[in-house]
Amino acid sequence: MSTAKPSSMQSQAYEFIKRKITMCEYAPNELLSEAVLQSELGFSRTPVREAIGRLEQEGLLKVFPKRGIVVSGFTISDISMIFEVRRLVEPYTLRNYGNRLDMDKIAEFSKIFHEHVNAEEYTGFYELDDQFHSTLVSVLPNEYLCDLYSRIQTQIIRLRVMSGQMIESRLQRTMAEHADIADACLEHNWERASRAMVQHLQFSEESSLATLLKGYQNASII
Amino acid sequence: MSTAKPSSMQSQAYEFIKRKITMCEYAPNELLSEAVLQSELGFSRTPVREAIGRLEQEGLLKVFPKRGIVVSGFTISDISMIFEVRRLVEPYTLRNYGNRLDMDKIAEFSKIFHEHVNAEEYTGFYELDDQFHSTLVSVLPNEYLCDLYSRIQTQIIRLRVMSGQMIESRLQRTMAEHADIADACLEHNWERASRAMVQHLQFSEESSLATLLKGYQNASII
DNA sequence: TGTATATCACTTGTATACAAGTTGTTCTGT
DNA sequence: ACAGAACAACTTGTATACAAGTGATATACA
Repeated sequence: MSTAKPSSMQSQAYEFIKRKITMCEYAPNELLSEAVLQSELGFSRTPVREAIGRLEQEGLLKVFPKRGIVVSGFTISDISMIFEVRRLVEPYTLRNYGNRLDMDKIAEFSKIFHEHVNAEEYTGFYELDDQFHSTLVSVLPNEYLCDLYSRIQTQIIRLRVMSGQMIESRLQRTMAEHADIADACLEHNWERASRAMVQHLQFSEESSLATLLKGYQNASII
Repeated sequence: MSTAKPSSMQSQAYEFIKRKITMCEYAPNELLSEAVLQSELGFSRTPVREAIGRLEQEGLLKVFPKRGIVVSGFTISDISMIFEVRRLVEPYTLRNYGNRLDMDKIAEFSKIFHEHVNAEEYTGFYELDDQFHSTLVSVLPNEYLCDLYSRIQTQIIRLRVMSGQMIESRLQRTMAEHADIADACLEHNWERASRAMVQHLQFSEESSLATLLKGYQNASII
């Protein structure tokens, strides 16, 4: 997925800043400036500016002419938009392109999910979650939808990092729902897989929303 | 939809180049360079380069480092990707947000469509087509999907301009299908509207593909 | 004639100088 | 103490100079 020209300073700057935003090291609504980013990277303005331009277009930065740059914030409406896209794209992928999935990989996922449906904790749970959904969507042979989904993926990570640690009940339920989806895939029952995915995303959205609201107590998230 | 800061030279350059690409004045696969674009605009490199960067990210240009810039071409696979997105987004919009539609506007559209189901010609047909679909999608309250659709819209126009004039049979059939969709909306029968849209897009894709293949006789479209 | 090499015209990548807008502060006058 | 203007420190926008890669062409040589 990633283009193989990390050599240019522009690309380096882009990856660097994007990573910092994704990991909330540049927090939502944080005020930045070209100067800050330049000094962190040691590059001159040109490549940094071009990276900023790309990130602005992706919606991760907002440039206010002659005023400054801010990291895009999150609102409740953002969350529902993100999950709306997921509910649209992920079940669609399963229903229409599920047969392209690497069943060995899905079987491995299934094994892990079943082994941890009653687990109290699982280090690297989020990475597992990401990898599972990414694996499913990766069979989508549509550049436009893949671009869209990768934008969404960045936001998902940001959202998660913001909202901090998860609640245990979510771990078990997510494992169970993932297992359900994976098993439906193994049966080549794409209809069932798709429905299970819709339900999983529904729960996931509610959980995200609740966690975020609890953590931030209505502050600046509205 | 369009941001209201056309003042900056960067934005002007972006709009200018994008328009030329959309209207195929810069044809698919045409070789460009920063120098060409600079001299056409009279601006210096910086704003033009930033515009180029944005257009590259949108997929309308491809920059080959130290070699040049080419206008993105069209392949058959592009067409199917474009219509896949449309089949995903447009029916979804009707089914879920149809009730937000301005029914007066839809009624006007319906009137026009019915009046021309047997017409031999209709000047401004394409604009009408665009406006109808745009009107429907405009009620979608999701920034990500709107961005995606606007990318698609650019491609739709490019595709049409490339393939030149349409065949008459398409005019009448399209009018009829549009009328069907509009009428379903007027009845608030979103399920029917959605199904009619799927069918319309199916036909539209086949027609686009046929027209394009006929016009270009398999040249560089593969 | 054929082949390897040097060169040159062209491309984009990067650094930097300068222009111009915005905001907060400071100073002045009442 | 307060109001208002001048100013200073910041911001991004634009222009331009220079670096460096690429490919075609010409040239030297066998």
